[in-house]
Amino acid sequence: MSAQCINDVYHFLLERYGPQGWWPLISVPGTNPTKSGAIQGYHPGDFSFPRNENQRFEICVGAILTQNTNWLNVEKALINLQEKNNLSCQSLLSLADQVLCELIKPSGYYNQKAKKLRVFAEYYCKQNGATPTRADLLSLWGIGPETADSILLYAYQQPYFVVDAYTRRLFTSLSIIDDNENYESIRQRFESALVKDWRVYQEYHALIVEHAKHYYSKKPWGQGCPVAAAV
DNA sequence: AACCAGGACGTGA
DNA sequence: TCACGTCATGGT
Repeated sequence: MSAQCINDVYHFLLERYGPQGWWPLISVPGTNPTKSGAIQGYHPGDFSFPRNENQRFEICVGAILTQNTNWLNVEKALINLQEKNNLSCQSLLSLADQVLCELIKPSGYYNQKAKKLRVFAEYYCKQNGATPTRADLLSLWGIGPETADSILLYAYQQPYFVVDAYTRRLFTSLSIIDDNENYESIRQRFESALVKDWRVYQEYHALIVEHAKHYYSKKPWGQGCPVAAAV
């Protein structure tokens, strides 16, 4: 029952909004002007990213910086880092704390995030290109379940479904998940309902965010949400 | 001018 | 386990 609903919602959102082209990369020129505020970086229908280690690292950094933060602010921080040629694990580690904080300041929580980035960059460099395990990522200070899954799904094309606040709001409102259901439970229910395809996981999560930005940002959540009526 | 954003951690029940 | 305070900037 709920498994079918999860698939129904996916197809509904895909038809309504079209492919979203996540994860955005500031180095990708394919702009999507329909994305509010974003300068560039979305690549709808193109699942060939990341294409190199720099892009992969950029996704990881973005996943950390976007914690409880508007993507527009993250983008400013990423551009600052890129302009200083510090969007690689080695160059990031070479920065002084004060400099790093200044560069990522627009993304907020800059003291915490500077530390998180440093911890992650150290791990990333040591990996030397190897795909991290989920347990490894979760053991790092500053990497929680959502950030770990975002990194695995978008930077490494691993089939882990990303559960964020919007996912909870939408599917709680649809009575498909429970209000107090924990992260792991929700993730596993999505993963068992869907075909095990990282492309689908990527697209679905991006669609949920796009949809929720319209209907689940301001309270009361879900006002006028067309999914509730359709499913 | 409040309210919110693609969370995680530390603490105390 | 789990609820709650903390972390901070910038957009609408």
